[in-house]
Amino acid sequence: MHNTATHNLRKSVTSHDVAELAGVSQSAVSRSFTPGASVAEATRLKVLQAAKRLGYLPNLHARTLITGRTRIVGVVLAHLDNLFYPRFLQLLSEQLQTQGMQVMLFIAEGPGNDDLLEHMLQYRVDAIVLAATSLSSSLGKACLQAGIPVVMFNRVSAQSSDRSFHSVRTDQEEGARQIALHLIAGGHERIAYVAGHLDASTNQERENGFRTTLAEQGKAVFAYGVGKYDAATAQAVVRSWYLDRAGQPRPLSLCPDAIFAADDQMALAIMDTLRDELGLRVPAQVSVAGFDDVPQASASAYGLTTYAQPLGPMVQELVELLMAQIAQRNEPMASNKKNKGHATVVPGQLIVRTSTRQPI
Amino acid sequence: MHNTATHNLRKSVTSHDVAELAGVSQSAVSRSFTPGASVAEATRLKVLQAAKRLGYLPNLHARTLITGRTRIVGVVLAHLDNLFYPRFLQLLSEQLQTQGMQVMLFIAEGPGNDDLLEHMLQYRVDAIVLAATSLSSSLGKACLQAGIPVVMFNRVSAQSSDRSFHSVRTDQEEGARQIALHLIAGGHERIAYVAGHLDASTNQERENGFRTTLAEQGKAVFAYGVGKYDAATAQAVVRSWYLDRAGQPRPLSLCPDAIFAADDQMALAIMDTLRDELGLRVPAQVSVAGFDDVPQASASAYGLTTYAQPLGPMVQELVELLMAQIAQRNEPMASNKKNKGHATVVPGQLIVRTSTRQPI
DNA sequence: TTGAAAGCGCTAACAT
DNA sequence: ATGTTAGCGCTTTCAA
Repeated sequence: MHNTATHNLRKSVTSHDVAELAGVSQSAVSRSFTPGASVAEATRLKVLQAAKRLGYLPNLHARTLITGRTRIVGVVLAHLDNLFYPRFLQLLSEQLQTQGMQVMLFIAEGPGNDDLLEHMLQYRVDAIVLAATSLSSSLGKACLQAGIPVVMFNRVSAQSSDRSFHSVRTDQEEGARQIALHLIAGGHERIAYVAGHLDASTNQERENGFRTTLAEQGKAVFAYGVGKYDAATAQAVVRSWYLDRAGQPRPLSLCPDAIFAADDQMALAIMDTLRDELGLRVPAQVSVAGFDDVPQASASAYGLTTYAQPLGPMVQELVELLMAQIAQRNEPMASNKKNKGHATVVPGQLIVRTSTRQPI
Repeated sequence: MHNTATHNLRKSVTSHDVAELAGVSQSAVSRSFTPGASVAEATRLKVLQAAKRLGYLPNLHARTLITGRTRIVGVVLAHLDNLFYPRFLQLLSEQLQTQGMQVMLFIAEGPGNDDLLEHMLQYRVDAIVLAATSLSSSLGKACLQAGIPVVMFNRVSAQSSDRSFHSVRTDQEEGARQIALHLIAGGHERIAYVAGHLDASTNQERENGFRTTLAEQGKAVFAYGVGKYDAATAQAVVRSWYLDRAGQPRPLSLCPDAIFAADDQMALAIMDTLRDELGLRVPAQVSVAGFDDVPQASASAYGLTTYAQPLGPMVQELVELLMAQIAQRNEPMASNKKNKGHATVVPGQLIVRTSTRQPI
C-alpha cells in the first residue's frame, strides 16, 4: 500500500503514468526519451526521475508502429555446430548491439524456410541476413518488394537470374585455387576432393576453383565424394576410398595422397578417420586441407592447413552494408535505382600448417 | 500501373487494404488471421485470397500492443566459441520456433549486461533465458516486478539471497563427483583441477563436488589453477605445472598424474599442450577429463573422458518451464503465489573414453 | 518549449 | 457471422 511500484505488477507502466507523476504532458515524456527532441533540461530531469521511480521503459513496439523501424535484424542460420557460424553470430550480434540493434534468430536446418520468412516479415525486421542458407526466389522477391534489405553472408543467390541481393563473402574460388596450388607444389599426384552440399554456392565455388586450377596444372581430381558438410558423411566417403568392399585396405598407390575437404569440419573428421581408423600418417602418407580456419584447425592435435575466412572484416563489411541499406530505405526514391545488388568480396588467406606435405 | 502490388512498395499493406479489396470490414480481416475466431469459411477465403494478392502479413507489433504478448524470448548468451552453447542455442531456437516463438539474441561477453537487459525489457520479451551469465540482482528484481519470467540455464542466481528464479541444469556436483571417483579408481595419486570462472556457479559446483569427493576418499587436490574457461589460460596453467621457471621439465613424480578441467574446451586444449608441447603421453603419463561432452570430445584425436550434459532433455525442460511460466503470467492472481523458483535438475552421464587411465 | 490531438495497425468488446 | 467502436502506447504534427 505504501509503495507505488507494487501496483504496476500486472499492467506495465506507460508514458501516461510517468507524465502524471512528473506533472507534465505525455508528449513531454516521449520527448524526454527521444535523443534530439526539444525539451527543457528541467522537464527532462523531472521526467527521467519519475520514470526511474516507476520503472518505466518505452514500449518499442508502440514506437515501431509509428516510426516504421524495429531495430531488429533477422538472421537466418544453420550449421551452428560448425564453429564458423557461432563465431559469426557472436560478432554480428555484438556489432549490431553497439548500434542499438538486436538480432532475431531464425534457425533454418533443411528446407522449409518459407514460413520462417513469413515470421520475419511479420516482425517487420529492418533487414535480413542470410547465412548458411539460400532463399526461395519467390520469398526473396517478397522481401525486395516489401523494401526489406537482404544481405547474403557467404552465399550468393541460388537463382542466377536475380542477383539483386547484396552479399559479403570471401573469394572462395581463389581460396580453393591456393589450396590446389599448395597441394600440387607439395608434389601430390592423386588429389581428392570431398564436396560439401552440392547446391550450396560455397561448395560450387570452392569445387570450381579447385577443379579449374588442377586442370590448369594438367591434373584432374583423382577421387571425388560428397560429404554434405557433415563429419560422418565425409568419413564414410574417405573409408570407401581406402578400403575395399571387404573392408580390406587398398594399395596406397591406388588411393589419394591428398584430400581437400570443402570445410574444416569435414577435414578434421577426415584426419581422425585417416589416422585412427585407417592407421595412415598425416601428412607423410596423406595430406589433408580444409576451408574456413575454425579454431580447432589450429589445435596441435590437427594443425590443419586451410584457407582462412577473415571473419572480423567480413562482419564489419556486412554491418556497414546493412546500415547503409537501412538508411537508404528511408530515403524517398531509393528503391528503384540502386537495385543492382553489390557483392563485396573480402580477401582470405592460405594458412599452411602441418597436415599437408610442404613444398620442397 | 497494371499491377496492384507495385503500389505498395513504400508503405506496407495493412488489414484495411485487404478489407477493402475483399469487400469486408477490417475486423473480418483480423478474424481471418486469428485461429479460433468466428468467421464464415467463405469470408475467410475471400480475405485470405485478397491478402495473398496484396502480400499482406499481420503486423505483430500492433498485435503486441493489444495482446500484451510478443512471442519473443530473450536469450542472453556468452562463450559462443564453446560448442556447448551454440548447440544449446540451436536446439532452443528450433523448439521455440515450432511453438511459434522467436529468439532474440543478446550477447553478454563480460559485464555490463545492464543496458542489455533494458533493451530486452523495451522489447517486452515474454520471457528471458539466462545462459552462461548471471544477472545483477537489481535487474533480476526488475524483471520479476515487470512480471517477466526468468529462467536460468546452467546457472543459479549469484545472490544466494534470492533464489526466486527458475533454473534448469545438470547436477554439476554429481558430475564432478563421478569424475573424481573415476580418477581415483584409475589409481591416480596426484590429481589436479583447472577451474573455470571463479564466480560462475558452474565452476563453483563442479569444484565443490570434486574437492568434496576427493576429501571423502582421503585425497586432496594436488594442484590447482584457474583457467577462466579459456583455452590459452588453461594451457598456461598446465605449463606452469610441468615446467620450472627456466622452462625445463620438472620431475614427473612432482607433477599431476591426472587433470580435471572444468569444461571440455579447456580439457582439449590441455591435451594438446600435454602431448605436443610437453611430450607427455595421455593417459599413460597423465589422464585428462573434462565436462560437457562437446562433439570434439568424441573425436578420435582426443577421446576425452567427460561428463555429458544431456542437452536435448535439458532444452525440453527449459521450454516447458518457459511456456508454463508465460501461460501462468496471464492468469490473474498468479504472481504472488508460486514465486519460489523451481530448480530443475536433469541427470547427466559419465562418458569414459581414452584420455583417462582405466580402473583395473 | 510545451500540450492537445491525430493516428500507427491491430484486437476485443459490443452491437447487430 | 459481421461491422462498429474503442483503445493498446507511442510519435508527431499543429497551435499556443
